[in-house]
Amino acid sequence: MLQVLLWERAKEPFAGCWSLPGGYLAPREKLEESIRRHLAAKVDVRELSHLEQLETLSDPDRHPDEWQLVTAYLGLVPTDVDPAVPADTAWHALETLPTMAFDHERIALAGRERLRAKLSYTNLGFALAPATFTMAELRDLYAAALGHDVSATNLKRVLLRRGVLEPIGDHRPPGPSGGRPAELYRFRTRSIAITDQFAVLRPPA
Amino acid sequence: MLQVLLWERAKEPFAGCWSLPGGYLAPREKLEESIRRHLAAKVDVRELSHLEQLETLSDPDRHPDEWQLVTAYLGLVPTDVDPAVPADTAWHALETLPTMAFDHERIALAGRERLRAKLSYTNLGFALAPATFTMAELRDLYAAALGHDVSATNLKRVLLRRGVLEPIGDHRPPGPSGGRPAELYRFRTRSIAITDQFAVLRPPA
DNA sequence: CAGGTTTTAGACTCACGGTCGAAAACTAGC
DNA sequence: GCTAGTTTTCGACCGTGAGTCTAAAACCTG
Repeated sequence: MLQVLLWERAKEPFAGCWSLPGGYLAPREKLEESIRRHLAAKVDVRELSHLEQLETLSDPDRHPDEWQLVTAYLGLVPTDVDPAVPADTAWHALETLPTMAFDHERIALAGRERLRAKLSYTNLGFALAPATFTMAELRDLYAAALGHDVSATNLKRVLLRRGVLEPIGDHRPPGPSGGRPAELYRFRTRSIAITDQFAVLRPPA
Repeated sequence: MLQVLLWERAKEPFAGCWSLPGGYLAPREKLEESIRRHLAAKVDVRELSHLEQLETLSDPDRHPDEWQLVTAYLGLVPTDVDPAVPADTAWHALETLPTMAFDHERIALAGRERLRAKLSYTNLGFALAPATFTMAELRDLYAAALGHDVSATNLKRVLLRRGVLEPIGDHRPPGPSGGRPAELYRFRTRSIAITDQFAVLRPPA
């Protein structure tokens, strides 16, 4: 299940509504640094497994009081990290978002769409997966992110063929209900890499 | 041949270097409006066939004097428009860019990459093509944008299968060297539409 | 050892696009 | 008007990659 970190606004505007983490840019500060700074001030997130820019919004009506520019980012952490969060902050399932401040719901959904698209043609799964995992775990992770069932057979073949995944050589013993031991895998590289094969109208051989 | 509109800077910094069109954002102005405003002030571009945001850059070192944020956009016009440009402004081939100011060369090349990628999985060709065209013309256009030869046979089959193109029903008489008359086509819609078929790990049937 | 469970592997099929060659439709020159 | 050359169009072939299904493998429990 995909979750997004939100904090509940105490002050107007949008008091009581939920907001994406963020804050103002300091002078001469880079956008990515600002993101990490504001995030670290809120929660104990050692580091994001992936961070990419979504879009800069400039609509003067997106804030009721003042005209402000916002650059939205998509930040990901693996499923196995669960940082401590303050009282006004919580993880929310992306399927059941609460009433959100400003245009933050649109931004959150845009982030999900970006994630879904990039799962198809990049190795972005690394940003959600723990260091090692079984194909069943990865299948569930992809299913949650994509919003539909995923075939473990197909997932394995696709990601192995692309050289995205590699077997660790070890196995995980089955659970109490039995079953064949599951082979353990890892992502070959844990930084973004696109799969070129998707270009249609390829250069001639 | 892909071309980009540049103007030559008269003042420091980067006097004599070439720069992408643009300018400062007015208060309460939307980014897209600002783009169109600054562009209209320079050249007689009635309207862009496509305009999309690339990235917002915040590196404090990208401008020698002051820290400024820049949001880069990709704007496209069809091949058959050739607006009048002032003396300090000219079209430059993307393959032979002159010495450019700031990080504008990186931005221009990023725009080209975005265009190339989207030609593969969207109908973005509409933004470069005239209202009607032959397959040979469209093949040359795609070849120029993609940087490699394109098969007219394949191009036609792919774009027709996706429902991106439709025949106009008319023909263009051959040139002085003869040849079969070419069928005329047009894009079914002249606004961006992605081809969903590219999602790998599709939902089960 | 039998039955249940989970994972893995192989085979089948289909859709899409890259390639090639031939046919169609025209111009120009003899 | 006939032939040669040119450009466009059409059809056929084929390889690849992915979706699907079924069986086999490897484990648990009783």
